[in-house]
Amino acid sequence: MTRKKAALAYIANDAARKATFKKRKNGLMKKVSELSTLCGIEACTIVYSPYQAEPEVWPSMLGARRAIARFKNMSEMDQSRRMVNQQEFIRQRIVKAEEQLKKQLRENREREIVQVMYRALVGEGLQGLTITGEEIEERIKKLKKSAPSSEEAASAELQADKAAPENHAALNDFVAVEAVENQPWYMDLLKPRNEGDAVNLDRIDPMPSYPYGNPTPSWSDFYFP
Amino acid sequence: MTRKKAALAYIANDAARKATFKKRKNGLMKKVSELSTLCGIEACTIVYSPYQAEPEVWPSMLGARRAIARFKNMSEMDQSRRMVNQQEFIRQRIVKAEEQLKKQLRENREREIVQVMYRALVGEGLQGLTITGEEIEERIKKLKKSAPSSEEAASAELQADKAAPENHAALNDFVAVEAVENQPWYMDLLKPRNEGDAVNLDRIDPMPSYPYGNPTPSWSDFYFP
DNA sequence: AAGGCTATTATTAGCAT
DNA sequence: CATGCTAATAATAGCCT
Repeated sequence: MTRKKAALAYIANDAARKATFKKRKNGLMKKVSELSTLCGIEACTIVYSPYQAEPEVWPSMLGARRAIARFKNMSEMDQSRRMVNQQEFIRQRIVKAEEQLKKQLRENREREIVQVMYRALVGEGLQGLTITGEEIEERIKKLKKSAPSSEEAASAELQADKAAPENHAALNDFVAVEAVENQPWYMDLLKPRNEGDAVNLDRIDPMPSYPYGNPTPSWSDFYFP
Repeated sequence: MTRKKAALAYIANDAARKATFKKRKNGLMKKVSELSTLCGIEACTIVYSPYQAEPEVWPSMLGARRAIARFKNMSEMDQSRRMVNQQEFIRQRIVKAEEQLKKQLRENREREIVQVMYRALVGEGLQGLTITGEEIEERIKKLKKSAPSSEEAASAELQADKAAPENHAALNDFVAVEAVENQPWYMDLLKPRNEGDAVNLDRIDPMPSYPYGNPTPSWSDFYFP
């Protein structure tokens, strides 16, 4: 776009390509920044550079994260047919997987306890188990207190700690460093949205289809139809 | 940048701001596209528009996804101190959660079977359990075949279906629609990277810290220090 | 408001160092 | 290879419809 008009095509020459890349990348970044400040807009660009490989290029780490989060949030209430949000879907998936995991952990504990007691009944030893004596005591206490079957007592125990998400303590830790920022985008991936309990991985709504026929549709397909 | 030199600051006038936004957004998109094609680069921009609110702006849905995936992949081997990749970290977390879930599901099955058998021994009924007769038969057959304790037989069973990830069948389904594309970005979130088994959610490396002190550092902080 | 039209400024391709 | 320069093209602010 200067001495010669330069075709809009892949630059074969390696050196020339790299030079152009650097120049244009800077230009692009500047443009983004300007748009951002001029219009008070949230924006970001990601460019993968084969050259300065390691550190990635962003308008801003935080800005980009915010922009992505925004994109995700927005798309939730998005009626537009084309904007089927894959991210939202996978997020759901992950949330459900997490919930199920938590549930399984609790249930396992229950089963293990019950099993220990059965073993005791049958007269087997208690070696090789991870249940502590305390837990068994606890269990027996619970059984004594309430008349219902051990099954019901178990579920009662489950209810008890429903409000206390200690299981997620570790998960939250690594987010703490960024607590200052309001809602880092990836929090959305971890926090369950609905408090519902139907967390069967085999019974999740199918991904809504989207016409991805064209292998590499350009952004211009959206902008210059 | 034309009739008058125009300050690089937020445009107060609503109409003017919107006009500028539209113009510059298009320009930006064009630039990204050009950079992409000229240098064979993977790039994307996200801009959140208060105007044409609903549909988000991307260089390309797919392109963006790829760019993000690339960013994630790259950062794995990234030594750079500042570019601590949050996304990679959360991905690890999710992978581990998933692995643990799978493991728990198998173990649960095991425990349930063992428990059923104990119940039978103690003379209880078998109501309210999800184990099928077939599974018990299977188990008994296994027990007969190998002399080792039931514990060991169980782990043998676990080994057996290690290669067959039927448990992930449902997880893979929703990805199928995009199978044409090579590696949709979110696949990275689901596929375990390392085959390691140490999947204790409470024992994950802490998130490496990053100086996020400044609430809103601009991209220019990285580009024009 | 939305789009079109220049006068200007901004970006940058091709060289030179 | 990276940087600087400059001619030449590209983007666009302020108007005008």
